[in-house]
Amino acid sequence: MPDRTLPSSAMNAIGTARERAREELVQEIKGSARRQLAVHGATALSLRAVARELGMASSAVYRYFPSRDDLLTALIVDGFNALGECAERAAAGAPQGSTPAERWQVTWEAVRDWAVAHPQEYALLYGSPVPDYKAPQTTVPPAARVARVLIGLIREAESQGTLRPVRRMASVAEDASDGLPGWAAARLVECWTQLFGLISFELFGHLTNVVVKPAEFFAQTVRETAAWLG
Amino acid sequence: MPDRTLPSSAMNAIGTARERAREELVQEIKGSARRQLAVHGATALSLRAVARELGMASSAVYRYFPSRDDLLTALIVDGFNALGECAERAAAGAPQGSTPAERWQVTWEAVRDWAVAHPQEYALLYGSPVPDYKAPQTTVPPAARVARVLIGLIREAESQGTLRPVRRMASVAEDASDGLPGWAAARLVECWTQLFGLISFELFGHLTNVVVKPAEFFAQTVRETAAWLG
DNA sequence: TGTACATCAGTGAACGCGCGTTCACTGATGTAC
DNA sequence: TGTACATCAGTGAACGCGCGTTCACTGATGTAC
Repeated sequence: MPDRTLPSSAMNAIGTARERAREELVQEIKGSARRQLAVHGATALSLRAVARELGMASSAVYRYFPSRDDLLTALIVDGFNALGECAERAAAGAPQGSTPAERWQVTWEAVRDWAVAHPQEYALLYGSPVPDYKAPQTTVPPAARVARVLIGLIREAESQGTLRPVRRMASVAEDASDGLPGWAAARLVECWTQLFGLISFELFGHLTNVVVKPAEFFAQTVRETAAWLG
Repeated sequence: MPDRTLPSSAMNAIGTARERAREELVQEIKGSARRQLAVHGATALSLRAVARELGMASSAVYRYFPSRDDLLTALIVDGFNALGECAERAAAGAPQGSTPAERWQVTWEAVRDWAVAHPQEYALLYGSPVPDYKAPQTTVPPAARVARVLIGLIREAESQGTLRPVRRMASVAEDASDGLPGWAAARLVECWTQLFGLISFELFGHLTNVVVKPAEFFAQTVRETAAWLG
């Protein structure tokens, strides 16, 4: 992106002042939208309120996002990317020589930390669907990043010969299992729903007055789900 | 309720015509609201739209529900009760001589069936919270019905001596565990989040193109979670 | 059984608000020669 | 380097819509004597 063909006037390798200003405003708009999300939830996200916060006419936002839904999509993509990057960094940043099981734990802790820090963004990604909004295909690759990290860890365990097989029928789609044995893909989905289920229920308030120390409860559950990696 | 003190005129043991008409309209309003819920989601629930469907002035609805939030609360309470009754009937209706593990499976299947049949109502109960709505304490006892059924089954297994202990720290609140040993309560919460997590992810579309046959996947997961009951 | 009064159901208009989106426009920034 | 033109950013008014809630009201149903 920095090495694009320069215009004859060649002002700036990063782009014209206009382009930079544009990029800045896109970020400001998304930032304001995220702040609103955090207060009133995804359904209440309003272009007018964003414009108001930024001190501009509501119609000006349309220079940057052609519709409310496109802004929503951008937030979703950003969210999945942020969470995905979080997971990738955690898995890669685990101490040298860590076992896949240990990396699995670190990764999940990172996922939960991100979710707890950004509850409304998390709800946007993993909560009940926003009415009358259909996520475009663009959101699929970012959404798969966390899963890819976990699949990588399972593969690692497999190649190290520590993976313990589980009785599990292969009921996961081929393209989603990404070369994993069917039983392993199924087991991953099981862990996935268990741990994301736990995070969701905690954040959505369905475990209030039930689980006393959610962080510890989560940590122990993660430890149990890590056992099959060896 | 049928044996209330009759008025001197004593028209009807069920109540006056007014009372019956009132009860009917309350049901019609909730029915219409549920239908709207099913189409546009919980956040879009609108008193005006309900009134429109019933062919009455929007202000008339206020004779029956003092505000939109009260209508929402009524729907939530109804939902929890419907699901709870479903679970209770399933557990009680299992073939004579069934083991607790078998009853556990039947119960969870009933829960999923209800959820699949009423996805938006399910989202209202177990989805991301509705922005700017606080559920009153009234919703707590109905919400606990399913859990009580499951706790009953665990107790049964315990008294029959088939319950297999699990290494699990006791991190569940005393009042919620209802006399169960700490490790058992924790294990229940684990199963709870796993299975409700699976149902939620399926209904919210987070497993599209991943799990091929959700019903079978759920059934197998239930079977696994039933193992500790013996 | 009939009458006077109180209670309740339902209407229709209004208040005040917010929303997404469009459109014709002014003024600034960039481009080609 | 300077000028003419095209592109883009941002404005402000408007359209058409929907919402929750209140209020003064008419008319029907129930109650007490």
